[in-house]
Amino acid sequence: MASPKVEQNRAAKIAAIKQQARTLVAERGAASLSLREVARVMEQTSSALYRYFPNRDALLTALIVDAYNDLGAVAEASVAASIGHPPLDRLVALACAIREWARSNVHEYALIFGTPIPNYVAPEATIAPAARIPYAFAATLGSATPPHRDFGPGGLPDGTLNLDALSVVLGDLDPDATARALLIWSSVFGLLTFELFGHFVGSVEDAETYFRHAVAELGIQFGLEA
Amino acid sequence: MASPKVEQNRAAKIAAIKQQARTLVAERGAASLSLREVARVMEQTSSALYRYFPNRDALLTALIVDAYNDLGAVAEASVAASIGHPPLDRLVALACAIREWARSNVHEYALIFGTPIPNYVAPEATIAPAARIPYAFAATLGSATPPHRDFGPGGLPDGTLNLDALSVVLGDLDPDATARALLIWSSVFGLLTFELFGHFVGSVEDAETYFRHAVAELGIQFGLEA
DNA sequence: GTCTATACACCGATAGAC
DNA sequence: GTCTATCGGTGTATAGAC
Repeated sequence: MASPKVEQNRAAKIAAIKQQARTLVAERGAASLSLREVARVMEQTSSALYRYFPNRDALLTALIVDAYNDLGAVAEASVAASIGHPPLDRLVALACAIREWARSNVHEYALIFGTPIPNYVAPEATIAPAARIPYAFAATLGSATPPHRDFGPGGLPDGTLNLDALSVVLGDLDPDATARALLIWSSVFGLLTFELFGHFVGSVEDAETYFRHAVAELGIQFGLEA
Repeated sequence: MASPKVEQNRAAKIAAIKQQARTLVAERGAASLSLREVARVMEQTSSALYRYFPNRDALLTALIVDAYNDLGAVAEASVAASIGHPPLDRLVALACAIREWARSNVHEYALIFGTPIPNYVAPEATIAPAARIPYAFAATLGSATPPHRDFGPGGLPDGTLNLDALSVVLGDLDPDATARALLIWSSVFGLLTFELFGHFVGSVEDAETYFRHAVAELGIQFGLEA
């Protein structure tokens, strides 16, 4: 039975390790994160860190879960702050909040939405935090009452989406609205990733203005009202 | 002055090295590509390969250029094959062609559209091949005559996009159509990346059906006619 | 809980012999 | 054009002393 004091020190140490690791991920990317380097920066031996994280992947998982929760909190705060506003404004505000977080935390963004890290498999523990972001989109879109339209030509066939699983994450939207929420989230993600990963360099001069208009355009096209 | 024969052997060898490198990228990811490992697989010494690629990044650049050209050729073939078809069908066909290539070449896809590789900067030589894909989208969308509408609330302010640069890549679309082409391409990219990188696991059961409907939905919303 | 020491593997890149 | 040998670094992970 460890004393509360001991537990507290341990938690503080774990937090310090994660913070250093975050800095290193920001400097050199997630793929090359190493316990040794963290230890070096902290002026300790690598073997000492094995007391806190059993291996490199565990440290990576901790960073990933933190990133999802960080972004999830930002998204939820935006949704909460925009209650009562027009649906289109809410969508744009949410997307911009996500964009601001992503721009301030490019490497954390890449950690969770970029190329999967080779030889790393995300454990179950990452699923719930990951769901907070699409849930925020659904909360926003669910507040709107767009005219119901089929999703795509002829509507989406039954079984295309796992509505049981999605209803847990997105709440009780109808199937077409669920399909739309997924599309909008992935479109926002596409815009953001192109911007952050440099595919708009030379083409888009004012990324924020383009982003705001593009997201609004998506919202309008999908029936949200200003 | 090297003889044609010698030049030919050299080209064949370079092709062989790239092929082995591609296999390794597929197995372990681009970040950890190493000349040494390529040499090992080819049962040679690493120093021998330095005769063909001055360093690791040059090999990486060659793979990236090849990937862009590969995908670009697929996109252009789709566009050429759909001449005369309804604009919406052309867009869906193009997106599906890109998706098929991406699913068959996940690691090449990640190489060009995934997280930037740490400590690697893409040289100028990658720009032109990269432009082939957005150009294919523009060619498809340019064949349509959607009713002109402002892009986003109030229209896009002057200077948001670099229209001079984009007109070279996208041809002579009007500014709003250019903004739309960029949005559609980045949305398609977002859908594809979520699918390929595992963010749809558990939610989307039939990824192809969802993709087709989502792309069509985008096309319809943006005024393409079936 | 942290240290030293260690085993074992990997990498980029170059010099100089053949 | 390929080799051997080498320099100078990187990493994971463990055993055992303190």
